[in-house]
Amino acid sequence: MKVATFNINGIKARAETLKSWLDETSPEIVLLQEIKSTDEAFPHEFFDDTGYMIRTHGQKSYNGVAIFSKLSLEDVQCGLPGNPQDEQARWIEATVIGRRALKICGLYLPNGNPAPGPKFDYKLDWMERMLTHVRNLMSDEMPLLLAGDFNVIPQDEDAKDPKSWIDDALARPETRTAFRRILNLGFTDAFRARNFEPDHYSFWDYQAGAWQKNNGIRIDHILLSPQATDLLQDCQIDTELRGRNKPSDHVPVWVDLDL
DNA sequence: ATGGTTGCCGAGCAA
Repeated sequence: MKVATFNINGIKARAETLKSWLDETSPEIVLLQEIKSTDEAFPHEFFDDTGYMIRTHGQKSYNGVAIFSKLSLEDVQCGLPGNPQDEQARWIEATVIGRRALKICGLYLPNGNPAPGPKFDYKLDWMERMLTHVRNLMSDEMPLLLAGDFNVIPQDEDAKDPKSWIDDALARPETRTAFRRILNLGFTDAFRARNFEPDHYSFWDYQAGAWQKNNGIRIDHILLSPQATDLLQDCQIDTELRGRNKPSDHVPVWVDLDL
């Protein structure tokens, strides 16, 4: 069973791209980020013939996450717990009913730039809330998958030019420490469990010919709990999509789970 | 090199 994450950077601009990719790769589950649409404005009808159940947690113009699923979803929850004042649409979770149940969480972690500053504080606070919530989910025996745009460059080998990211909110020590604290609950970075070579990225800036120079960073991740890691067959990045017409600045990352 | 590009939506922010 394929489960993918894809920062689509605007569902209205990328609906055609998404449909083609769904048709080509047939993932059972896709977790989308940056739909940049309200729930009402999401182009549901465009995907009517694809056979996916769609659940969105949208917001006007910014952020917004969604789940596409060929399997039935239960207990869909929107919003990261821990701060009722937080209006940003960055978290959606659900239980997938396959041969066994799997808990999936789709997340769009705050960028946090410029750092230091209030946006960086929000990022670190959000990661603290995520740690608490995920710790609670872990206490369940169900296999658990966290996937999305983490806006975290875990290590220097996850960037073509690590020096240029030293002071950036995506790579600062506080960010990496907070990410490691989540990993240390017992998660496996699925991509690094299956791929050991350098130079694999999931995001290339639109500016300054970053794609042409392969000046990328790996910030879209799939983390698996121990029970989910036992099911891991493969993890790949669909790098090729970045070279197509009107691409998102991110590409999909997917796992194949024996579920 | 403090630029460069894109999406949202209709100006300027966020990335």
